[in-house]
Amino acid sequence: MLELKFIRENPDTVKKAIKDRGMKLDIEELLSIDTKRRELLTEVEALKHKKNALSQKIGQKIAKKEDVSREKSEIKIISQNINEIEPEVEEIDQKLATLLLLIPNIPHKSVPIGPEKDSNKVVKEFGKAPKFKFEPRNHIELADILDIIDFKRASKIAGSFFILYKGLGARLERALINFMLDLHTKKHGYKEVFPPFLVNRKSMTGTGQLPKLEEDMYRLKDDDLFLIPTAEVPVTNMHRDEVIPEEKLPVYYTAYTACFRREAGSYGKDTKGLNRVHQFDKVELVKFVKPETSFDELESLLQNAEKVLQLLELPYRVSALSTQGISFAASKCYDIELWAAGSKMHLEVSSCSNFGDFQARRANIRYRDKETQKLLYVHTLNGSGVATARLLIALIENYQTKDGTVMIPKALQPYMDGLKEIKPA
RNA sequence: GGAGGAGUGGCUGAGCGGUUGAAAGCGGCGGUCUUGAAAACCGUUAGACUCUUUACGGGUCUCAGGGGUUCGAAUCCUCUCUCCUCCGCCA
Repeated sequence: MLELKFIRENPDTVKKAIKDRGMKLDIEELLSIDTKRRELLTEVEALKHKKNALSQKIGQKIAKKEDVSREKSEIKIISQNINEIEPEVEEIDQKLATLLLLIPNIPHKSVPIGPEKDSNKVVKEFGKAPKFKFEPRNHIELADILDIIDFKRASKIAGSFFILYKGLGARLERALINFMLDLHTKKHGYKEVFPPFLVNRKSMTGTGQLPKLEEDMYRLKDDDLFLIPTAEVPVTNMHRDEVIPEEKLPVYYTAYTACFRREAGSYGKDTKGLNRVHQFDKVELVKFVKPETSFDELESLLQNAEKVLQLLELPYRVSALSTQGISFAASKCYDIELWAAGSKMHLEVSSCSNFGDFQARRANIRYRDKETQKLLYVHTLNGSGVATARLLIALIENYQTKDGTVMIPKALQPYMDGLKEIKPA
């Protein structure tokens, strides 16, 4: 969330951010509520001050065994006044807090302005789309030929848009996860964590999914718990309401989790096969850093995610998302999209974002600055490193041969017991 | 699920109705000493909000969270949450 004082002092910056994001929010209303709040606060605090002083006086008088009836009746009147204003302040506080939680982060100045399709900027391309002397199959056909995914039974067990990996398919999924975790822990300096897949409301609010996106998530009503849509939520909230010692920064975590998304309202769009599912696997990267380093940290985070695809020798492109493409909490974001040769489309497998202090404010994650001795908010970042299901799609589609055999990239073979290919069943 | 115990500042830990926003210790910061460092000693060290004549200034709130009693609550009552111990159940 943004600091109220910042909005008060920079209303035009905030308004521009909202406009660039294609959102509609009434900042003037917020500001007038803020003014009203401060007026009332001044009034009620002066009354409280009077009351406190009198109360202390009563204490002193009682000690001296003097009469205090006059003070008591005076306090009674003041208390009545307080009781009239106080509820109004509380109501306004509530309103303000609600409004504040709905205001998005300010996009960084380097973020292209405009609606998503036209304005996302491709900043990098890696590898070449494979050329085939035959018509490449899509992953649904391949999965069938290889007998590695059972769509029918998945929907019997859970419903449509769930996946059941089988045999070498399950093995491949596990290999990818292990390969990515090993890369990030051994080569990129991330600490591995394995967090809960269910989180409470406070955690969901801390990273910014709530209150806006409640209908997009699976929720356990009896316990008010949510299935995580990404490991970003539990991992970022590890340090909620904490002060991280400055010398520990930056802190890097990587985590494998399953991710759960209702995808409400998105039916009918790219819905075939593995592309859009309710449960998928992801290795996530999360960073807590000092403010002045966060945009450099975003670049290295992106490189860490890219490395996965480079080692697997898969063609991809990186886009800098526009003001309308970046998420609510992000100030800057890159997407990595893999080319899937059979589906003939790009698949988003990673989003790498810098949130600045937006999440840190919500979740109250701070560090003490050595120089000034002040408590400051850290900056948080995260990125997928990367999401599978889609990774697996691209892998089998790009590495297919004419008879449907899929070659295993070199980097992955150790994780498949040296297996070099998956043959048709 | 049942029965007990506990939640205090960056940390450990006192306080159990009246200058207690909170002793003490550790840690942090500054200094003395030292060629330098360590040790020792001295000083200093919570946060959020807010006001004004923006000042080494004033005020309000905060001792898990909400509500209550009282002129006055970290301290009493009540509900909620979290943690610990024991029992039950269980992968």
